[in-house]
Amino acid sequence: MSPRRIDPKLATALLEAAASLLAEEGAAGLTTRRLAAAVGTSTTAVYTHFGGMDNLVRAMVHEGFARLHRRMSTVRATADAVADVMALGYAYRANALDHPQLYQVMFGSAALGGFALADGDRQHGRYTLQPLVDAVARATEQGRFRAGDPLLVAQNMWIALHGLVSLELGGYLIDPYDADVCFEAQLRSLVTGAGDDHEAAAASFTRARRRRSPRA
Amino acid sequence: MSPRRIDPKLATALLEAAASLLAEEGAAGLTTRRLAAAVGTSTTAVYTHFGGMDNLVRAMVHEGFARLHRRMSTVRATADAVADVMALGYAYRANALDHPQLYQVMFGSAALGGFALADGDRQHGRYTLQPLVDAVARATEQGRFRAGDPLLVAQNMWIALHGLVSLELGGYLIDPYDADVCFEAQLRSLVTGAGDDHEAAAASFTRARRRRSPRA
DNA sequence: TTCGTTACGTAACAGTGTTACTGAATCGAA
DNA sequence: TTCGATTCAGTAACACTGTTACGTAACGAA
Repeated sequence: MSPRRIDPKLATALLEAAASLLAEEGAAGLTTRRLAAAVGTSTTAVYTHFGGMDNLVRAMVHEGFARLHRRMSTVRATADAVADVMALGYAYRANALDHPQLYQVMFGSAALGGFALADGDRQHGRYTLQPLVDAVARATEQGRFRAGDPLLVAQNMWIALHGLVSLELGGYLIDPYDADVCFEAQLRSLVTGAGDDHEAAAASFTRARRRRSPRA
Repeated sequence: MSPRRIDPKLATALLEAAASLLAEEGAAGLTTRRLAAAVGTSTTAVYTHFGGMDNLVRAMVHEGFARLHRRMSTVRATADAVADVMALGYAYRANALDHPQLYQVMFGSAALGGFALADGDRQHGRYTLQPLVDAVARATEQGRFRAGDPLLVAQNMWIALHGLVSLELGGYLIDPYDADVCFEAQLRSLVTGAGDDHEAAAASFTRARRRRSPRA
């Protein structure tokens, strides 16, 4: 007795359509009916493949974390660990600006109906920090940062970065100090706060600035 | 010709009911019908008094900023301006933790239907930063902070604080470094990044910690 | 008292996520 | 090749949302 097999292509088609719907029309535009219409199927498909809109969004969020991790991993370690830390900051912000709507869903800044991430989902994104933790550890070994737990230092940098990106996407950072100005000031301030020398930080900053990847 | 007068008490009753509904059940629990039922009126009242759910939420947000400003203003200036900066950080976070749902609405971390703040609303909260700007300016005058624009420095501190509160309310900060640990580490890191000496910052930190107001 | 004016209740509309129910498509077994 | 069990997906409904047209009832000035 062999039942009708599930079509895996439909699941990925739903995910892709949901991603583009979210990117183009925002969280409010992502509804089951519009999603089904975009794929050319019925709303029921969402339930057979994902068990509800929540899980579909959850899958999108996981994909978003994977992409963030990939982007952070493209930052190569150099002799200047502090510049690496800053380059990771550039990568983090660039990824968020490339996928603003997805970022806001990933970090709860946009509610999709009554959607809420489970505890497991929040911890899922934790591995994303690893490249930053490594860079902080090397900066500490090189004597640029004060002795301390690299995980705590990296987490605090992530917190500050998230604050900037979150407020930037929300439209809160405007003249006289827009998001660009605040971000670059923040990078220097963060490494100085971690123990780096002010002039050394400035030198690493220009080095990191040269490495930043162009916007997609 | 004198028409039926509007009842101003109904508007405030709606606002109060909306605030408690938001606080107790979150953004998803704040609907026109439940709000009307809580006040003992009909959904139409929301439209005659506010012109829609959006404006009612907007009024709540403005009230939230006013309360934040009041809370920040309770921090008195002392001889230790850096401790004042840190005390303002404590006040900011305490206010957010006292009204978590409102904070998430104020900064776009929770969408109420298709509700979105207008540009004017985002700038409305700007005056809230003034106490922090003043404290930063005094810390700069006292030679604790590097020379620079106090507004930019204060704004970057606000950005970092918002990042922490936002992630804390989202449930992202857990073991091994929970929100308390991150927050206090961040306070010290922020003032160090602004130019303060590491040991002086530690001394100001213990002073500010003693001043923090108890949770409501 | 009368009458114009306006707030508010009722009920509807278009939308949402979700789910019985039903039909159709599929693949393995006979 | 035929058959039939099994599961996907489409239809239509449910309960819910914000919003609004309509009618009623209350109010205050004349």
